[in-house]
Amino acid sequence: MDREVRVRFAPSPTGALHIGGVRTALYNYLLAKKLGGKMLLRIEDTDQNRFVPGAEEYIIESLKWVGIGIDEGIEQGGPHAPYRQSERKDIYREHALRLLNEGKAYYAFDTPEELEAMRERLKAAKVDNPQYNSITRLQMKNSLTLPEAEVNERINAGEPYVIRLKVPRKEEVRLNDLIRGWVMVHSSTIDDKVLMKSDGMPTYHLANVVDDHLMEITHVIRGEEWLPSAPLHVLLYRFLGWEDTMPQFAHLPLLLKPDGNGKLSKREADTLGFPIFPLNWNGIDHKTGEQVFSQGYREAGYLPEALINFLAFLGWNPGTQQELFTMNELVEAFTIEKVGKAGVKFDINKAKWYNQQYIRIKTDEELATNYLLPILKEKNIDCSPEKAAKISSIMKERITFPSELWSEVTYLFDRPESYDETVVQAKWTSEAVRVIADFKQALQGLSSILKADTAKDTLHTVLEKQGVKIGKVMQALRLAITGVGAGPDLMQIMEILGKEETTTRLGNALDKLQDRAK
RNA sequence: GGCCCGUUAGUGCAGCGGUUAUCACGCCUCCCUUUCACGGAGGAAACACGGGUUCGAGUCCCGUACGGGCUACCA
Repeated sequence: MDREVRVRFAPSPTGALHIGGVRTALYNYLLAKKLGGKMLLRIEDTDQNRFVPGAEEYIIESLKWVGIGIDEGIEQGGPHAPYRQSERKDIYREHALRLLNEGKAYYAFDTPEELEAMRERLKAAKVDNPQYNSITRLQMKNSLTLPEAEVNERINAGEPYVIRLKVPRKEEVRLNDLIRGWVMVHSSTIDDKVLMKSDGMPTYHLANVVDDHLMEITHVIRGEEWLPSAPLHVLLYRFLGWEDTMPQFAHLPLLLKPDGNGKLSKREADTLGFPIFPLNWNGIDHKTGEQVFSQGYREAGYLPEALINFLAFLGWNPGTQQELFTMNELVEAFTIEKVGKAGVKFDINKAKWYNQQYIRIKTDEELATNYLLPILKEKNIDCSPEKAAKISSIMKERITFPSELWSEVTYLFDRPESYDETVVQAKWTSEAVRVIADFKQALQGLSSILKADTAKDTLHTVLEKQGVKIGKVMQALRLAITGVGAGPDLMQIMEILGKEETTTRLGNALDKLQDRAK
Protein backbone atom coordinates (compact mmCIF):
# COMPACT_ATOMS: atom_id res chain seq x y z
CA MET A 1 0.00 0.00 0.00
CA ASP A 2 2.42 2.61 -1.17
CA ARG A 3 0.42 5.76 -1.52
CA GLU A 4 1.81 9.10 -2.54
CA VAL A 5 2.23 11.26 0.54
CA ARG A 6 -0.33 14.03 0.60
CA VAL A 7 -0.76 16.55 3.37
CA ARG A 8 -2.91 19.61 3.73
CA PHE A 9 -2.95 22.88 5.55
CA ALA A 10 -6.56 23.74 6.21
CA PRO A 11 -7.07 27.12 7.84
CA SER A 12 -10.32 28.96 8.41
CA PRO A 13 -10.54 32.40 6.87
CA THR A 14 -11.65 33.99 10.12
CA GLY A 15 -8.90 36.58 10.29
CA ALA A 16 -5.17 36.89 9.90
CA LEU A 17 -3.14 33.71 9.96
CA HIS A 18 -1.73 33.17 13.44
CA ILE A 19 2.00 32.52 13.71
CA GLY A 20 1.19 29.09 15.13
CA GLY A 21 -0.71 28.38 11.95
CA VAL A 22 2.36 29.23 9.93
CA ARG A 23 4.29 26.67 11.95
CA THR A 24 1.62 24.03 11.36
CA ALA A 25 1.76 24.77 7.64
CA LEU A 26 5.54 24.55 7.77
CA TYR A 27 5.59 21.11 9.39
CA ASN A 28 3.09 19.87 6.85
CA TYR A 29 5.19 21.26 4.05
CA LEU A 30 8.42 19.79 5.42
CA LEU A 31 6.91 16.34 5.75
CA ALA A 32 5.44 16.43 2.26
CA LYS A 33 8.67 17.56 0.64
CA LYS A 34 10.78 15.17 2.66
CA LEU A 35 8.67 12.27 1.51
CA GLY A 36 8.32 13.50 -2.05
CA GLY A 37 4.64 14.23 -1.63
CA LYS A 38 2.13 16.97 -2.23
CA MET A 39 1.05 19.90 -0.11
CA LEU A 40 -2.53 21.08 -0.40
CA LEU A 41 -4.15 24.25 0.82
CA ARG A 42 -7.81 23.87 1.67
CA ILE A 43 -9.92 26.74 2.92
CA GLU A 44 -12.31 25.68 5.65
CA ASP A 45 -14.94 28.35 5.40
CA THR A 46 -17.90 26.48 6.76
CA ASP A 47 -18.68 29.00 9.45
CA GLN A 48 -20.53 31.75 7.70
CA ASN A 49 -20.71 33.87 10.82
CA ARG A 50 -17.00 34.12 11.29
CA PHE A 51 -16.01 34.54 7.67
CA VAL A 52 -13.73 37.54 7.20
CA PRO A 53 -13.25 39.04 3.74
CA GLY A 54 -9.62 39.20 2.74
CA ALA A 55 -8.50 36.50 5.13
CA GLU A 56 -8.13 33.93 2.38
CA GLU A 57 -5.90 36.21 0.32
CA TYR A 58 -3.95 37.02 3.44
CA ILE A 59 -3.29 33.35 4.14
CA ILE A 60 -2.13 32.75 0.59
CA GLU A 61 0.17 35.74 0.59
CA SER A 62 1.61 34.79 3.97
CA LEU A 63 2.52 31.30 2.82
CA LYS A 64 4.13 32.74 -0.28
CA TRP A 65 6.17 35.17 1.74
CA VAL A 66 7.65 32.52 3.99
CA GLY A 67 8.28 30.21 1.07
CA ILE A 68 5.81 27.44 1.74
CA GLY A 69 4.85 26.23 -1.70
CA ILE A 70 1.41 24.81 -2.41
CA ASP A 71 0.92 22.03 -4.94
CA GLU A 72 -2.86 21.94 -4.95
CA GLY A 73 -5.27 24.58 -3.79
CA ILE A 74 -7.62 27.33 -4.78
CA GLU A 75 -4.96 29.18 -6.74
CA GLN A 76 -3.28 26.29 -8.48
CA GLY A 77 -6.29 24.02 -8.81
CA GLY A 78 -5.90 20.25 -8.80
CA PRO A 79 -7.70 16.95 -9.30
CA HIS A 80 -9.89 17.40 -6.24
CA ALA A 81 -11.17 20.91 -6.78
CA PRO A 82 -12.88 22.86 -5.43
CA TYR A 83 -10.58 23.47 -2.48
CA ARG A 84 -12.93 25.81 -0.71
CA GLN A 85 -15.33 23.94 1.55
CA SER A 86 -18.21 26.31 1.06
CA GLU A 87 -18.22 25.15 -2.57
CA ARG A 88 -18.47 21.50 -1.60
CA LYS A 89 -21.71 21.54 0.34
CA ASP A 90 -23.37 18.89 -1.81
CA ILE A 91 -20.55 16.47 -1.19
CA TYR A 92 -20.90 16.72 2.58
CA ARG A 93 -24.67 16.47 2.44
CA GLU A 94 -24.41 13.33 0.37
CA HIS A 95 -22.18 11.69 2.94
CA ALA A 96 -24.28 12.83 5.86
CA LEU A 97 -27.32 11.34 4.17
CA ARG A 98 -25.47 8.12 3.66
CA LEU A 99 -24.71 7.90 7.37
CA LEU A 100 -28.33 8.70 8.05
CA ASN A 101 -29.58 5.93 5.81
CA GLU A 102 -27.23 3.46 7.40
CA GLY A 103 -28.48 4.36 10.85
CA LYS A 104 -25.23 5.96 11.91
CA ALA A 105 -26.62 9.44 12.13
CA TYR A 106 -29.98 11.04 12.82
CA TYR A 107 -31.97 14.22 12.46
CA ALA A 108 -32.34 16.48 15.47
CA PHE A 109 -34.78 19.35 15.84
CA ASP A 110 -33.86 20.72 19.25
CA THR A 111 -33.68 24.47 19.49
CA PRO A 112 -30.72 26.23 21.11
CA GLU A 113 -32.96 26.94 24.11
CA GLU A 114 -33.87 23.29 24.45
CA LEU A 115 -30.23 22.28 24.24
CA GLU A 116 -29.33 24.81 26.89
CA ALA A 117 -32.15 23.58 29.11
CA MET A 118 -30.91 20.02 28.72
CA ARG A 119 -27.41 21.00 29.79
CA GLU A 120 -28.74 22.94 32.74
CA ARG A 121 -30.84 19.99 33.78
CA LEU A 122 -27.88 17.66 33.64
CA LYS A 123 -25.68 20.06 35.50
CA ALA A 124 -28.28 20.37 38.21
CA ALA A 125 -28.37 16.60 38.42
CA LYS A 126 -24.61 16.69 39.04
CA VAL A 127 -23.70 15.07 35.76
CA ASP A 128 -19.98 15.56 35.18
CA ASN A 129 -20.09 16.16 31.51
CA PRO A 130 -23.45 17.24 30.14
CA GLN A 131 -23.71 16.13 26.57
CA TYR A 132 -26.01 15.04 23.81
CA ASN A 133 -25.23 11.32 23.80
CA SER A 134 -26.56 7.80 23.74
CA ILE A 135 -28.50 8.40 26.94
CA THR A 136 -29.73 11.94 26.63
CA ARG A 137 -30.72 11.76 23.00
CA LEU A 138 -33.64 9.63 24.09
CA GLN A 139 -35.17 12.65 25.78
CA MET A 140 -34.60 15.03 22.91
CA LYS A 141 -36.44 15.85 19.73
CA ASN A 142 -34.86 13.79 17.00
CA SER A 143 -35.53 11.09 14.46
CA LEU A 144 -34.73 8.45 17.06
CA THR A 145 -37.49 9.55 19.41
CA LEU A 146 -40.05 11.07 17.06
CA PRO A 147 -42.35 8.99 14.82
CA GLU A 148 -41.13 8.82 11.26
CA ALA A 149 -44.19 10.62 10.00
CA GLU A 150 -43.53 13.56 12.26
CA VAL A 151 -39.90 13.72 11.26
CA ASN A 152 -40.87 13.92 7.62
CA GLU A 153 -43.54 16.45 8.39
CA ARG A 154 -41.11 18.72 10.21
CA ILE A 155 -38.58 18.49 7.44
CA ASN A 156 -41.13 19.14 4.73
CA ALA A 157 -42.46 22.08 6.70
CA GLY A 158 -39.02 23.61 6.49
CA GLU A 159 -38.31 23.34 10.19
CA PRO A 160 -34.59 23.79 10.95
CA TYR A 161 -32.74 20.64 11.80
CA VAL A 162 -29.25 19.30 12.18
CA ILE A 163 -27.79 15.90 11.50
CA ARG A 164 -26.00 14.32 14.42
CA LEU A 165 -23.64 11.40 14.55
CA LYS A 166 -24.99 8.43 16.48
CA VAL A 167 -22.00 7.69 18.65
CA PRO A 168 -22.04 4.15 20.06
CA ARG A 169 -22.58 3.81 23.78
CA LYS A 170 -19.68 1.61 24.74
CA GLU A 171 -16.72 1.40 22.53
CA GLU A 172 -13.01 1.94 22.91
CA VAL A 173 -11.71 4.24 20.22
CA ARG A 174 -7.98 4.09 19.66
CA LEU A 175 -5.65 6.07 17.50
CA ASN A 176 -1.93 5.90 16.98
CA ASP A 177 -0.67 9.45 16.89
CA LEU A 178 2.70 9.86 15.18
CA ILE A 179 3.89 12.17 17.92
CA ARG A 180 2.07 10.87 20.98
CA GLY A 181 1.67 7.17 20.39
CA TRP A 182 -1.53 5.37 21.26
CA VAL A 183 -4.34 7.53 22.51
CA MET A 184 -7.40 5.78 23.81
CA VAL A 185 -10.78 7.28 24.43
CA HIS A 186 -14.05 5.73 25.46
CA SER A 187 -16.94 6.52 23.18
CA SER A 188 -19.07 7.45 26.17
CA THR A 189 -17.01 10.62 26.51
CA ILE A 190 -17.70 11.62 22.93
CA ASP A 191 -21.03 13.28 22.31
CA ASP A 192 -23.33 13.06 19.33
CA LYS A 193 -21.59 15.74 17.35
CA VAL A 194 -23.47 17.81 14.87
CA LEU A 195 -22.40 16.83 11.35
CA MET A 196 -24.62 19.13 9.31
CA LYS A 197 -25.70 22.47 10.70
CA SER A 198 -29.16 23.89 10.22
CA ASP A 199 -27.83 26.31 7.62
CA GLY A 200 -26.87 23.39 5.42
CA MET A 201 -23.16 23.71 6.08
CA PRO A 202 -21.17 20.83 7.49
CA THR A 203 -19.27 21.18 10.74
CA TYR A 204 -15.51 20.91 10.79
CA HIS A 205 -15.65 17.26 11.77
CA LEU A 206 -17.63 16.02 8.82
CA ALA A 207 -16.09 18.30 6.21
CA ASN A 208 -12.62 17.53 7.43
CA VAL A 209 -12.98 13.78 7.30
CA VAL A 210 -14.82 13.72 3.99
CA ASP A 211 -12.32 16.04 2.33
CA ASP A 212 -9.26 14.34 3.73
CA HIS A 213 -10.53 11.06 2.38
CA LEU A 214 -11.60 12.38 -1.00
CA MET A 215 -8.39 14.36 -1.38
CA GLU A 216 -6.40 11.25 -0.50
CA ILE A 217 -4.65 12.83 2.44
CA THR A 218 -2.14 10.47 4.03
CA HIS A 219 -0.99 12.54 7.02
CA VAL A 220 -3.03 14.94 9.10
CA ILE A 221 -0.67 17.28 10.90
CA ARG A 222 -2.50 19.80 13.02
CA GLY A 223 -2.47 21.54 16.38
CA GLU A 224 -2.98 19.71 19.64
CA GLU A 225 -6.31 21.44 20.14
CA TRP A 226 -7.68 18.81 17.77
CA LEU A 227 -6.51 15.83 19.77
CA PRO A 228 -9.71 15.53 21.84
CA SER A 229 -11.83 15.26 18.71
CA ALA A 230 -9.48 12.95 16.85
CA PRO A 231 -11.25 9.82 18.17
CA LEU A 232 -14.49 11.21 16.80
CA HIS A 233 -12.83 11.51 13.44
CA VAL A 234 -11.63 7.94 13.67
CA LEU A 235 -15.20 6.92 14.33
CA LEU A 236 -16.31 8.82 11.25
CA TYR A 237 -13.74 7.10 9.06
CA ARG A 238 -14.98 3.80 10.40
CA PHE A 239 -18.66 4.61 9.82
CA LEU A 240 -17.94 5.81 6.31
CA GLY A 241 -16.01 2.63 5.59
CA TRP A 242 -12.72 4.37 5.03
CA GLU A 243 -10.71 3.04 7.92
CA ASP A 244 -8.16 1.24 5.78
CA THR A 245 -7.06 4.44 4.09
CA MET A 246 -7.45 6.65 7.11
CA PRO A 247 -4.62 9.21 7.29
CA GLN A 248 -2.05 9.05 10.01
CA PHE A 249 -2.43 11.71 12.67
CA ALA A 250 0.18 13.93 14.21
CA HIS A 251 -0.89 16.48 16.80
CA LEU A 252 1.58 19.29 17.26
CA PRO A 253 2.33 20.88 20.63
CA LEU A 254 0.90 24.35 20.98
CA LEU A 255 2.72 27.66 21.11
CA LEU A 256 2.46 29.10 24.60
CA LYS A 257 2.89 32.57 26.08
CA PRO A 258 6.51 33.57 26.81
CA ASP A 259 5.75 34.24 30.45
CA GLY A 260 2.92 33.12 32.62
CA ASN A 261 0.50 30.58 31.33
CA GLY A 262 -1.82 29.91 28.48
CA LYS A 263 -1.53 29.66 24.78
CA LEU A 264 0.06 32.39 22.76
CA SER A 265 -2.49 35.07 22.05
CA LYS A 266 -2.55 38.22 20.02
CA ARG A 267 -3.18 40.22 23.14
CA GLU A 268 -0.08 38.81 24.81
CA ALA A 269 2.06 39.45 21.76
CA ASP A 270 0.83 43.02 21.62
CA THR A 271 1.72 43.79 25.21
CA LEU A 272 5.13 42.15 24.86
CA GLY A 273 5.77 44.01 21.64
CA PHE A 274 6.21 41.36 19.01
CA PRO A 275 4.08 40.40 16.00
CA ILE A 276 1.65 37.52 16.07
CA PHE A 277 0.87 37.59 12.34
CA PRO A 278 3.25 37.08 9.44
CA LEU A 279 2.06 40.15 7.53
CA ASN A 280 0.45 43.44 8.42
CA TRP A 281 -3.23 42.98 9.09
CA ASN A 282 -6.09 45.41 9.04
CA GLY A 283 -9.20 43.82 10.39
CA ILE A 284 -12.14 44.33 12.63
CA ASP A 285 -12.33 43.04 16.14
CA HIS A 286 -15.11 40.47 16.40
CA LYS A 287 -16.13 41.55 19.84
CA THR A 288 -15.90 45.31 19.67
CA GLY A 289 -16.41 45.78 15.96
CA GLU A 290 -13.52 48.21 15.93
CA GLN A 291 -10.92 48.52 13.25
CA VAL A 292 -7.65 46.98 14.43
CA PHE A 293 -4.20 47.01 12.98
CA SER A 294 -1.46 44.50 13.67
CA GLN A 295 2.07 44.74 12.44
CA GLY A 296 3.36 41.62 10.71
CA TYR A 297 6.73 39.90 10.96
CA ARG A 298 7.53 41.01 7.44
CA GLU A 299 6.91 44.66 8.15
CA ALA A 300 8.66 44.47 11.52
CA GLY A 301 11.82 43.56 9.65
CA TYR A 302 12.03 39.81 10.08
CA LEU A 303 13.45 37.93 7.13
CA PRO A 304 11.29 35.04 5.97
CA GLU A 305 14.17 32.57 6.17
CA ALA A 306 14.84 33.64 9.77
CA LEU A 307 11.20 33.29 10.73
CA ILE A 308 11.01 29.84 9.17
CA ASN A 309 14.19 28.66 10.84
CA PHE A 310 12.96 29.97 14.19
CA LEU A 311 9.51 28.42 13.80
CA ALA A 312 10.92 25.08 12.72
CA PHE A 313 12.89 24.88 15.95
CA LEU A 314 9.87 25.59 18.11
CA GLY A 315 9.03 22.04 19.04
CA TRP A 316 11.32 20.30 16.63
CA ASN A 317 15.05 19.67 16.56
CA PRO A 318 17.17 17.67 14.15
CA GLY A 319 19.16 16.06 16.96
CA THR A 320 22.37 17.62 15.71
CA GLN A 321 23.96 20.86 16.80
CA GLN A 322 23.34 22.74 13.61
CA GLU A 323 21.17 25.80 14.22
CA LEU A 324 20.98 27.48 10.84
CA PHE A 325 18.88 25.73 8.23
CA THR A 326 17.65 26.80 4.84
CA MET A 327 14.23 25.55 3.83
CA ASN A 328 15.86 22.82 1.76
CA GLU A 329 18.02 21.75 4.65
CA LEU A 330 14.97 21.64 6.88
CA VAL A 331 13.22 19.42 4.37
CA GLU A 332 16.22 17.16 4.32
CA ALA A 333 16.52 16.94 8.10
CA PHE A 334 12.85 16.80 9.03
CA THR A 335 11.26 13.81 10.67
CA ILE A 336 7.94 13.86 12.46
CA GLU A 337 9.30 11.64 15.21
CA LYS A 338 11.60 14.41 16.32
CA VAL A 339 8.71 16.74 17.06
CA GLY A 340 8.31 17.27 20.79
CA LYS A 341 5.20 16.60 22.83
CA ALA A 342 5.16 19.50 25.25
CA GLY A 343 3.77 22.98 24.70
CA VAL A 344 6.41 25.46 23.64
CA LYS A 345 6.92 28.87 25.16
CA PHE A 346 7.44 31.51 22.55
CA ASP A 347 10.70 33.45 22.94
CA ILE A 348 11.06 36.34 20.52
CA ASN A 349 14.74 36.76 21.46
CA LYS A 350 15.61 33.64 19.57
CA ALA A 351 13.80 34.97 16.53
CA LYS A 352 15.85 38.14 16.71
CA TRP A 353 19.04 36.14 16.91
CA TYR A 354 18.06 34.20 13.80
CA ASN A 355 17.32 37.47 12.08
CA GLN A 356 20.82 38.74 12.85
CA GLN A 357 22.33 35.57 11.51
CA TYR A 358 20.43 35.79 8.24
CA ILE A 359 21.19 39.46 7.75
CA ARG A 360 24.87 38.73 8.11
CA ILE A 361 24.97 36.14 5.39
CA LYS A 362 23.35 38.46 2.89
CA THR A 363 25.65 40.28 0.47
CA ASP A 364 26.23 44.01 0.83
CA GLU A 365 24.50 44.58 -2.48
CA GLU A 366 21.42 42.58 -1.48
CA LEU A 367 21.09 44.53 1.72
CA ALA A 368 21.59 47.82 -0.10
CA THR A 369 19.12 47.28 -2.91
CA ASN A 370 16.46 45.39 -0.94
CA TYR A 371 16.50 47.38 2.25
CA LEU A 372 18.72 50.44 2.61
CA LEU A 373 18.04 52.13 -0.71
CA PRO A 374 14.25 51.82 -0.40
CA ILE A 375 14.38 53.36 3.07
CA LEU A 376 16.51 56.24 1.83
CA LYS A 377 14.28 56.79 -1.16
CA GLU A 378 11.30 57.07 1.12
CA LYS A 379 13.16 59.63 3.21
CA ASN A 380 14.18 61.52 0.09
CA ILE A 381 17.85 61.00 0.76
CA ASP A 382 20.20 60.72 -2.18
CA CYS A 383 22.62 57.84 -2.06
CA SER A 384 24.55 55.90 -4.66
CA PRO A 385 24.26 52.11 -4.74
CA GLU A 386 27.99 51.92 -4.04
CA LYS A 387 27.71 54.02 -0.94
CA ALA A 388 24.66 52.03 0.24
CA ALA A 389 26.58 48.79 -0.22
CA LYS A 390 29.48 50.21 1.73
CA ILE A 391 27.18 51.20 4.58
CA SER A 392 25.59 47.75 4.52
CA SER A 393 29.02 46.25 4.72
CA ILE A 394 30.03 48.07 7.88
CA MET A 395 26.61 47.72 9.50
CA LYS A 396 25.42 44.21 8.84
CA GLU A 397 27.23 42.59 11.75
CA ARG A 398 25.83 45.12 14.15
CA ILE A 399 22.11 45.04 13.51
CA THR A 400 19.06 42.91 14.14
CA PHE A 401 16.68 44.47 11.63
CA PRO A 402 17.37 45.87 8.17
CA SER A 403 15.81 49.19 9.15
CA GLU A 404 18.80 49.73 11.42
CA LEU A 405 20.96 49.99 8.33
CA TRP A 406 19.67 53.54 8.34
CA SER A 407 18.37 54.27 11.83
CA GLU A 408 21.62 53.36 13.58
CA VAL A 409 23.74 55.62 11.39
CA THR A 410 21.56 58.58 10.50
CA TYR A 411 24.64 60.75 11.04
CA LEU A 412 26.00 59.41 7.79
CA PHE A 413 23.33 61.46 6.07
CA ASP A 414 22.84 64.39 8.43
CA ARG A 415 25.51 66.44 10.12
CA PRO A 416 25.32 66.23 13.87
CA GLU A 417 23.37 69.13 15.35
CA SER A 418 24.41 68.34 18.87
CA TYR A 419 26.98 66.25 20.64
CA ASP A 420 26.47 63.56 23.21
CA GLU A 421 27.00 65.40 26.46
CA THR A 422 28.47 62.56 28.45
CA VAL A 423 31.09 61.99 25.78
CA VAL A 424 31.86 65.70 25.61
CA GLN A 425 32.46 65.77 29.32
CA ALA A 426 34.58 62.68 29.43
CA LYS A 427 36.59 62.90 26.21
CA TRP A 428 36.64 66.43 24.81
CA THR A 429 40.09 67.45 26.04
CA SER A 430 42.38 70.24 24.88
CA GLU A 431 44.80 67.56 23.80
CA ALA A 432 42.16 66.01 21.61
CA VAL A 433 41.20 69.39 20.21
CA ARG A 434 44.78 70.05 19.12
CA VAL A 435 44.98 66.72 17.36
CA ILE A 436 41.61 67.22 15.67
CA ALA A 437 42.60 70.68 14.46
CA ASP A 438 45.85 69.39 12.99
CA PHE A 439 44.10 66.34 11.58
CA LYS A 440 41.60 68.58 9.84
CA GLN A 441 44.39 70.56 8.23
CA ALA A 442 46.24 67.47 7.16
CA LEU A 443 43.05 66.08 5.63
CA GLN A 444 42.49 69.24 3.67
CA GLY A 445 45.97 69.01 2.26
CA LEU A 446 45.20 65.55 0.89
CA SER A 447 44.61 65.15 -2.80
CA SER A 448 41.36 63.68 -4.12
CA ILE A 449 39.39 60.86 -2.59
CA LEU A 450 39.64 59.94 1.08
CA LYS A 451 40.08 56.26 1.77
CA ALA A 452 39.92 54.63 5.18
CA ASP A 453 43.58 53.68 4.98
CA THR A 454 44.80 57.16 4.17
CA ALA A 455 42.62 58.65 6.88
CA LYS A 456 44.23 56.27 9.33
CA ASP A 457 47.76 57.04 8.11
CA THR A 458 47.07 60.73 8.24
CA LEU A 459 45.78 60.51 11.77
CA HIS A 460 48.77 58.52 12.91
CA THR A 461 51.16 61.02 11.41
CA VAL A 462 49.47 63.80 13.38
CA LEU A 463 49.44 61.68 16.51
CA GLU A 464 53.14 60.95 16.18
CA LYS A 465 54.03 64.57 15.58
CA GLN A 466 52.17 65.62 18.71
CA GLY A 467 53.28 62.64 20.74
CA VAL A 468 49.71 61.66 21.64
CA LYS A 469 48.35 58.16 22.03
CA ILE A 470 45.43 57.21 19.82
CA GLY A 471 43.27 56.14 22.73
CA LYS A 472 43.26 59.72 23.99
CA VAL A 473 41.58 61.17 20.95
CA MET A 474 39.51 58.59 19.16
CA GLN A 475 36.36 59.14 21.17
CA ALA A 476 36.57 62.89 20.71
CA LEU A 477 37.20 62.49 17.01
CA ARG A 478 34.20 60.18 16.71
CA LEU A 479 32.13 62.67 18.59
CA ALA A 480 33.18 65.47 16.28
CA ILE A 481 32.26 63.51 13.19
CA THR A 482 29.16 61.64 14.31
CA GLY A 483 27.91 63.41 17.40
CA VAL A 484 27.78 60.17 19.33
CA GLY A 485 30.19 57.99 21.23
CA ALA A 486 29.71 54.63 19.59
CA GLY A 487 29.41 53.15 16.15
CA PRO A 488 31.24 51.33 13.40
CA ASP A 489 34.86 51.88 12.44
CA LEU A 490 35.54 55.61 12.25
CA MET A 491 37.95 55.39 9.34
CA GLN A 492 35.25 53.68 7.30
CA ILE A 493 32.81 56.38 8.30
CA MET A 494 35.23 59.05 7.09
CA GLU A 495 35.60 57.26 3.81
CA ILE A 496 31.85 57.16 3.35
CA LEU A 497 31.49 60.81 4.31
CA GLY A 498 34.33 61.93 2.06
CA LYS A 499 37.04 64.48 2.62
CA GLU A 500 34.92 67.59 2.31
CA GLU A 501 32.19 66.47 4.63
CA THR A 502 34.61 65.12 7.19
CA THR A 503 36.63 68.29 7.41
CA THR A 504 33.49 70.42 7.53
CA ARG A 505 32.25 68.38 10.45
CA LEU A 506 35.58 68.63 12.23
CA GLY A 507 35.45 72.38 11.80
CA ASN A 508 31.88 72.54 13.08
CA ALA A 509 32.74 70.57 16.18
CA LEU A 510 35.82 72.65 16.87
CA ASP A 511 33.60 75.73 16.65
CA LYS A 512 30.67 74.56 18.64
CA LEU A 513 32.68 72.93 21.38
CA GLN A 514 35.52 75.41 21.53
CA ASP A 515 34.88 76.42 25.13
CA ARG A 516 34.25 72.94 26.35
CA ALA A 517 37.74 71.48 26.21
CA LYS A 518 39.28 70.48 29.50
C1' G B 1 -15.86 19.71 37.35
C1' G B 2 -15.13 15.74 33.37
C1' C B 3 -12.02 13.81 29.38
C1' C B 4 -7.33 13.99 26.84
C1' C B 5 -2.16 15.54 26.39
C1' G B 6 2.22 17.03 28.66
C1' U B 7 6.56 18.15 32.58
C1' U B 8 15.34 18.28 31.54
C1' A B 9 18.68 25.42 33.42
C1' G B 10 14.84 31.88 32.58
C1' U B 11 13.71 30.09 27.10
C1' G B 12 14.22 26.44 22.97
C1' C B 13 16.48 21.56 23.03
C1' A B 14 19.97 16.73 23.22
C1' G B 15 19.41 12.32 25.99
C1' C B 16 16.05 7.02 23.88
C1' G B 17 18.67 1.94 31.49
C1' G B 18 25.19 3.04 33.01
C1' U B 19 27.43 10.59 30.37
C1' U B 20 31.55 15.00 34.82
C1' A B 21 23.35 15.59 31.81
C1' U B 22 24.41 18.20 25.18
C1' C B 23 23.95 22.55 22.31
C1' A B 24 21.78 27.31 21.30
C1' C B 25 19.29 32.07 22.97
C1' G B 26 19.49 35.21 27.16
C1' C B 27 22.52 36.67 31.56
C1' C B 28 27.61 37.45 34.01
C1' U B 29 33.26 37.73 33.70
C1' C B 30 37.58 38.23 30.90
C1' C B 31 40.23 38.83 26.09
C1' C B 32 40.34 41.42 21.31
C1' U B 33 39.51 46.65 19.92
C1' U B 34 39.56 53.76 18.66
C1' U B 35 33.92 53.15 21.02
C1' C B 36 29.66 49.98 20.42
C1' A B 37 28.91 45.58 18.16
C1' C B 38 31.16 41.10 16.00
C1' G B 39 34.53 37.37 17.37
C1' G B 40 37.24 34.35 21.18
C1' A B 41 37.76 32.12 26.25
C1' G B 42 35.27 31.12 30.66
C1' G B 43 31.00 31.23 34.34
C1' A B 44 26.18 30.85 36.98
C1' A B 45 21.91 27.97 35.88
C1' A B 46 17.88 22.04 34.96
C1' C B 47 16.13 16.12 35.19
C1' A B 48 8.53 18.83 39.36
C1' C B 49 7.68 15.48 43.74
C1' G B 50 6.77 10.54 45.94
C1' G B 51 6.64 5.49 45.33
C1' G B 52 7.96 1.24 42.63
C1' U B 53 10.75 -2.11 38.58
C1' U B 54 16.16 -2.86 38.12
C1' C B 55 22.76 -4.42 40.06
C1' G B 56 21.75 0.55 38.12
C1' A B 57 16.47 5.42 36.31
C1' G B 58 16.31 11.98 33.47
C1' U B 59 15.28 7.56 30.61
C1' C B 60 10.30 2.07 32.22
C1' C B 61 5.53 1.70 35.54
C1' C B 62 2.04 3.95 39.20
C1' G B 63 0.44 8.06 42.04
C1' U B 64 0.59 13.31 43.35
C1' A B 65 1.48 18.24 41.99
C1' C B 66 1.75 21.63 38.25
C1' G B 67 0.90 23.23 33.12
C1' G B 68 -1.84 22.94 28.54
C1' G B 69 -5.97 21.57 25.38
C1' C B 70 -11.05 20.16 24.71
C1' U B 71 -15.80 20.20 26.83
C1' A B 72 -20.68 24.93 20.64
C1' C B 73 -25.31 24.16 15.02
C1' C B 74 -16.34 27.72 16.02
C1' A B 75 -12.65 25.92 13.67
